[in-house]
Amino acid sequence: MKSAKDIFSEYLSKQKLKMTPQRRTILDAFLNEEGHVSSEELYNMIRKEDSSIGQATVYRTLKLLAESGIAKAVDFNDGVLRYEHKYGHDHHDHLVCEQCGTTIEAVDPEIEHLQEELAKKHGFVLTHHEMYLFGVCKECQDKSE
Amino acid sequence: MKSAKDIFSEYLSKQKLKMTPQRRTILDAFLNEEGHVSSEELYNMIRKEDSSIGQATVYRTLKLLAESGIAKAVDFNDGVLRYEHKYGHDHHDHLVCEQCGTTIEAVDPEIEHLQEELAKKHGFVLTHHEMYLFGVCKECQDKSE
DNA sequence: TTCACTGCAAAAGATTTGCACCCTC
DNA sequence: GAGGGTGCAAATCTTTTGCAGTGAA
Repeated sequence: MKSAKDIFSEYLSKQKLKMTPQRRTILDAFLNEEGHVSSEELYNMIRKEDSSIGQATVYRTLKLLAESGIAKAVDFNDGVLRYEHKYGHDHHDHLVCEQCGTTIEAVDPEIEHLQEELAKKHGFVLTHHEMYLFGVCKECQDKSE
Repeated sequence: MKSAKDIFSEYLSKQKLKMTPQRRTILDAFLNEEGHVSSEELYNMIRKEDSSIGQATVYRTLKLLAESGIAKAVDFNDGVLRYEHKYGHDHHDHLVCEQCGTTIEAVDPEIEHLQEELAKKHGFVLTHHEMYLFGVCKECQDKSE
């Protein structure tokens, strides 16, 4: 199976773009992250090790990573765009705790199927979807008792 | 059944806030809109009739409308926050056409139910959810043939 | 009379862009 | 060597906020 780095390299050359040390650094940092990173978070992590990389490059590279299919943009409605791993990770939806901010990733095949049906009923051909379930997680429920 | 205006008035007085001509104007303009309006769109509409209302007031009032339960914020990931009618309108999800921007509102009771189940399985108590299905609508499919 | 409300302009915060120099292919 | 890439700072764009004056209750 191809590594994320291979995918990215291939994407770059296909688009006649270039691999650079900065892009490598940012890709590595991104791959080392779990969860959902914002551009700024990633920038701060990277800066600790290589302070010569600029914010703009991180923004630009994350966009490229999304285009190449390695990253996926997710929006929790808090004003910051985050990115999560996409390549090698299955599609999933998000359960977001409104109190502590924890997010859980989950999929329900039945829901996925019904979404297709619903789209078809309205004449749509789906390209992708986003589902966010907002609520209170177990821990926060216990806490507030 | 209470009108949206009543709801808003009650909300204001409960919060010790005041009803003002500006708020009345903005509420009216919002209620006259169908679909999903951004603050700026609403501001532009209002300005045609009363150019003395400021942007900031529109932003501030839409926030109030959302708090009072009359409006609901929706985010189609295009950088602008939109508001749609909530009071007197059932909950629904969105089908968004990525080509022409059309949105269709839809609900599937079965999906709604499964969402609850999914949340329960992960120990969450749901407060609300958002589901966006992105794809290509009938018209745009026909167009590109 | 008392605070909340408003318009304005300035501020803030996230992201994008212009530009001159740098470096990959 | 050509053309894309980079850092930096300035520019954008949406939304928020400070302030001094205005007005609803």
